[in-house]
Amino acid sequence: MGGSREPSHKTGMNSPSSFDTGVLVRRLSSYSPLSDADVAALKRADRSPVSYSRQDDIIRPGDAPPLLFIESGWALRYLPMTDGDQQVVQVLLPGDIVDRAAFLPGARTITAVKCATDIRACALCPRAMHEAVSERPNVARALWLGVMLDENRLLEHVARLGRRSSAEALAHLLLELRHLHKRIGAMEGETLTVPLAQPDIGDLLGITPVHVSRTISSLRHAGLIEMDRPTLRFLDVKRMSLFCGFDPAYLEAGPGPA
Amino acid sequence: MGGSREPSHKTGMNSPSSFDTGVLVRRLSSYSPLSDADVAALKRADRSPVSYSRQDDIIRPGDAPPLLFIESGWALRYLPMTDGDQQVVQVLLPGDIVDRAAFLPGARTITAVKCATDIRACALCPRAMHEAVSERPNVARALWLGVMLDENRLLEHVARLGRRSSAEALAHLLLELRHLHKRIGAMEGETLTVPLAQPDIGDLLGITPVHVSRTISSLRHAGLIEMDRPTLRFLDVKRMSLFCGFDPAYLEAGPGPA
DNA sequence: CGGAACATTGATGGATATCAATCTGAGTGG
DNA sequence: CCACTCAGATTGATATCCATCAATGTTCCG
Repeated sequence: MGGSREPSHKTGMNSPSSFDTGVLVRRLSSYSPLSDADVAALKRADRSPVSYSRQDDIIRPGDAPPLLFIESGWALRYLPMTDGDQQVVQVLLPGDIVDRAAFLPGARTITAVKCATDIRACALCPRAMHEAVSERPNVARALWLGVMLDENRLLEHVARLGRRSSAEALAHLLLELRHLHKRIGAMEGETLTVPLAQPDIGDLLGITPVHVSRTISSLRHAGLIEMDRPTLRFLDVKRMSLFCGFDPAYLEAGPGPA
Repeated sequence: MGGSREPSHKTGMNSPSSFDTGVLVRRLSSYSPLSDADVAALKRADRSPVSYSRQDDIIRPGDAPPLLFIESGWALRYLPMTDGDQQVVQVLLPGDIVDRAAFLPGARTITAVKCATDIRACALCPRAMHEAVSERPNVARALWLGVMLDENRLLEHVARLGRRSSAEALAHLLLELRHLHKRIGAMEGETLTVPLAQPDIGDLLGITPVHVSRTISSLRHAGLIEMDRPTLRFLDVKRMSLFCGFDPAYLEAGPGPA
């Protein structure tokens, strides 16, 4: 209730701006190759970074959201329900844009975003971004591809909630997180750091915290994972993928081979 | 399995192009006011309409989807699951774009779209649309607002599946459809034509056809609706909205009042 | 050292799936 | 025009999954 809304402290960051946009540029160029001029246009949108603490709300429903992307840490985008429950709709990872409604001047968001860890985020100048989009086709294409990939993740999330058991849904979610981190070299072997608490996972999968515990336990007993917060280790990715019908195609950027 | 994939017959439509884009132009200008020049730019993208029959697949996973919007009829966008089940992720109504992945040259879709009714769809020239987007800010804004509103609908769909009982989820879905049709004057009083079969609704809500029947029955007994396919009548919108926590804010285009 | 959020486990209840039977209406071919 | 077939709709009986209630243990933080 009495949640803190303000950034805990503005970091008087002395790290050069080139590092601050690094995460976003890396992400976008993984979607579409960017020229030096493209990168320069993005840099022009760069603003000073802001820090948030675990459990802070970055935005709330009804806000005109700021144009922010995550630099480091995990955040959860969710819909608060009238009965106090929450339904998480997106896990925000470094490089993710907090809420794209920020691209529309005057638009309001219907979601809230809270920090699952301490967060460093980076603001972007809307005007400079609009310039970059309209004058730099590569940037526009990369951003649009990002929209499509996020939509794909959301669609698979719908399928998890609607058509999978809790064990399948959890396995599928974890494999998605694994795939995303593998791609950017953010895993040590088959070990991944997942800072989510079990109630967070419950809000993601639409189940109770108690049942999250039982579901993790069942995957553990099936020999698929080891999980000791915050460390997650995959023991048999192939069998796990088969178990829940995970196919990473929906996370891939490029046009198909055909 | 031997589903028909091809349009049943190309309509050698003699209706003027001005009518064919009517649905899309009306939709977009409800998002952002369009000047005559904006409308003219959209007309330049217009192609000949295509008809599909009920149960036809318009696209399938892995396709490079065509740039199409629905002119008349209802279609369902869904993810086919490995076990043969389907999870519907979007109800496509007149004015909806079938799959926005079509805006990205070479992109593949992960969804399928099948016709719930006979459909008239209208193709758009990608090049002309890109021109319209890059040269006409009103068009770009309207299209982007459409993206945001569709995302909002998808987010609420996630919340329906994750955090609502089947009766609440069904009530919420029906109220969403009611709201969308009210706005465009497509209802007679509180009566709406819903061409979906109960198995379709099951694929939407992630429940079995048998349970759809029981759920409809419970809303009927609660005095909330009458439903006799394809006719749906709302008996007590206020109580129904309260029952399922429906708030149409997520369907509204404009910036909030504040 | 005390408290609060998190995690685990057991017992029980409720919601939805599954299996099965029947009924209706619409399209189809004779 | 009628018989047939099939998809859809309804209802009942039973099984499964997950929620709820409750107790306990644990970790972390003030």
